[in-house]
Amino acid sequence: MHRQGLKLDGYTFPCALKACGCLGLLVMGKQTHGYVVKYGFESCQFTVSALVDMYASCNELEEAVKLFDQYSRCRASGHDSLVVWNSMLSGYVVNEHNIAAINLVSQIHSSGAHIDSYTFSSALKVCINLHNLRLGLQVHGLVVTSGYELDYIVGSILIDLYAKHGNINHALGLFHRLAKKDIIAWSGLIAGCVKLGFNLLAFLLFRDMVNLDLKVDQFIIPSVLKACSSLVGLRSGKQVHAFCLKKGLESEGVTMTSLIDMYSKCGEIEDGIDLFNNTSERDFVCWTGIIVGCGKNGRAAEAIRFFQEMIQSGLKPNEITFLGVLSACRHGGLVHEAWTIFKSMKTEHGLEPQLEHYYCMIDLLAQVGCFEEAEKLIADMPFEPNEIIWGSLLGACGTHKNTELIAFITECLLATSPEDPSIFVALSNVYAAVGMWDDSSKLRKAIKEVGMKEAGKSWIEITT
DNA sequence: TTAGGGTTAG
Repeated sequence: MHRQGLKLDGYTFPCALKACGCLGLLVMGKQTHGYVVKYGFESCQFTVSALVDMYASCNELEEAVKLFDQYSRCRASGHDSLVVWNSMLSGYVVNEHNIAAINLVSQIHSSGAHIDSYTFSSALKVCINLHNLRLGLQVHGLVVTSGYELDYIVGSILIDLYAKHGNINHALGLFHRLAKKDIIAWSGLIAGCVKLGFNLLAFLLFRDMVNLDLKVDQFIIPSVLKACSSLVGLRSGKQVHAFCLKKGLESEGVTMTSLIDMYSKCGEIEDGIDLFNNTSERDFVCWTGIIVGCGKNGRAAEAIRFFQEMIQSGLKPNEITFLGVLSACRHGGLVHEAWTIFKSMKTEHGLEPQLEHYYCMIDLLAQVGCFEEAEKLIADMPFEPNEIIWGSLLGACGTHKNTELIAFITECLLATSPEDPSIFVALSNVYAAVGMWDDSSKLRKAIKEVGMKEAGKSWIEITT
């Protein structure tokens, strides 16, 4: 348009800037900014809004804030500013400057300006990012009084807020009241159900979507597969896999990772490995998934091999990758390999082992009877040992008939969790294992005083 | 002109 000599105006610039922002074309965005100045559109609210949005989308938040401040100084009143405010707000949110975003919302609110659905959307997103349900409830109150509760986007974010904070009834209630339920509202609800452990409900919602012939995209599949894994529902998982193949959704990297995870959690590790070997798009999450999967399925050596291949391929393992491979060593009794990997965490990868990594090592050492090494590691670790660590040592005392440590561990356990009935059960079992029947029966009596431990439960696949 | 969703652990 420019080359052909057409006049660029207040409609052209926002569109061009939006394209730059979406594609992350900062240089072209800056060139367009130059034309905006040249043609005198710097104070046009739509153009400024698009400029703020473009800079924020290109990770140049400072530049966006500069433009926003410039615009705000020239416009003392809030009149004609909401679009610019909303762009700035969204910029803060996508760049995770949550506190700045909250301050801006409060500034908009106290200015008395009309707040629209865009402002509410960003405000609610900030509450989700900050895990602040209390603030979310306050914003929800304002949303209701302003009449935006059933706006299809604001409504979706509210569903997300409630689903992510444990109130599935609020999320479901709102979902049913929405007149327009688009794909993101469905996806937010399904993801929320999975997060809260309502896995069967999540799967049934997905089935409703398919039966209603609604479009399902690549964002929904990982949640549905996670529901299948949690239900150990191989049949359902396979149905979802077939659905992905039919709809062409299996090529997405995240979908692949979820499929591999589903097969490995349902015990079909061979299928998981086959999928992994045939995937070209493997990020560190995908590698971690196969390492964890092998470990869970008793394939410790393969987990280590995948771990080494991952590093050779130039990808950086994170804390979860290490936990996966150490956990594999733990289940496989591979002490030497575990030590090498554990030590390399800090020395070669700059990662500080967390309590869970120490737990893997301590549990492994105790299981193979290396009590001295395990105790030394507990003494050396920069965390206070918790009941899980003491419990693992205690279990190993039973296995190896090590009566020396039991009294000391009992003291530590009763100091950390004096009212946990499962600890009394564990202690009583260890006493029984080493033949200390009197102590065992004393503890059985004590269990009745503390309160009975809730019985364990098993799960089988439900076919519907 | 400005707004929303997914994967790996314990």
